[in-house]
Amino acid sequence: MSAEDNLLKLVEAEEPDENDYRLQEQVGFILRKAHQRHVSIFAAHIADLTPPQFAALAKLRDVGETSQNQLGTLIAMDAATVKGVIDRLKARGLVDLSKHEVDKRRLLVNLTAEGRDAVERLIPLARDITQETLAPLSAKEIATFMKLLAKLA
Amino acid sequence: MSAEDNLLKLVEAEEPDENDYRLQEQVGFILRKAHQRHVSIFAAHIADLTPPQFAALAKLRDVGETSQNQLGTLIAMDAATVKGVIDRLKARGLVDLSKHEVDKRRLLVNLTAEGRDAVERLIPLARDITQETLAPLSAKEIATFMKLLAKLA
DNA sequence: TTGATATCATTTGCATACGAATGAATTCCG
DNA sequence: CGGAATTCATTCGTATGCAAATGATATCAA
Repeated sequence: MSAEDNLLKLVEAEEPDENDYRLQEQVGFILRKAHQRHVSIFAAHIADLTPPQFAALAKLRDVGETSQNQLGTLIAMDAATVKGVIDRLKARGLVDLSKHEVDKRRLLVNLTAEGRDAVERLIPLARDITQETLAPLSAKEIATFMKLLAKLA
Repeated sequence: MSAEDNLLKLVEAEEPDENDYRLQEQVGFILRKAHQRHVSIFAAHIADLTPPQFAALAKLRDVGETSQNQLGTLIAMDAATVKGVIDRLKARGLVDLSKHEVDKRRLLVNLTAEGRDAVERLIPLARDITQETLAPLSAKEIATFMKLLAKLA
């Protein structure tokens, strides 16, 4: 057997896909597509709010008044991003802002009555969105998937 | 038992989470976080290219010359998005553009020599990125997760 | 052939998303 | 106490991501 043959065999045995890189099989690529699909389903059910905007409202419903930064932490948005989201919700009258009495750095965010009504109205639709997003999976698969996805996030 | 008690019991029995909506448990929210984490891991390994930019280069390596729109389809980007990505890659000399001889609507995209070198150099890092993204899971869990994620995407 | 339709690319507008820099206010610690 | 470090918010710049509108070209069908 020639030296070339040995090398070839070695490569085939240890690095069968040395030259191979399948983008379509990489977790990042598929994650991005799955996320895109979800956003699209969301938009089909809730046309006048984006997923981050809804997340902000839903979290405010949970925790009540919080500072803008704290809210960002709760919904996984950095300070710059959450500011934009809150600004747009404020412009639409769904939240209002006030200064923290003691700590003058903090900007307190609250649901308005209209904002609260909106969340309550939208939560059933949000449940539908979750369901439709997971529709390709069986109940058992959903349980497995959610467990594993949570580990990755 | 009072009417109120009956109502309460009914609610508890049939709709235990009527008033409950846990944002943190919704697929969309976790999917967004998992995606964020992946992008962050990507940036830590490949600082000078974004995931979409790398996706474009990796796909061009696979398929060779294609039209801009076709490339967009292959990497799941709409026409407006892919244009921006390709413009930036062109500005950095990693791809070049030419007109289709026959169909004058089409803009052909190709890797430059530099672009090809870059992809080849980055693919090992991309493998590391995939591995690190999936690191919280065991080998068996990875297989399961990828199968289910693919169904959702 | 020609008129309707479809495809390719571009542009505009809006909404995340994040790094980096900045300023104001608070907290921590020596 | 008082300076250093931290936290909160804002701003700027850059990069997706998509809907909608537009123009150019190609294709299809009557």
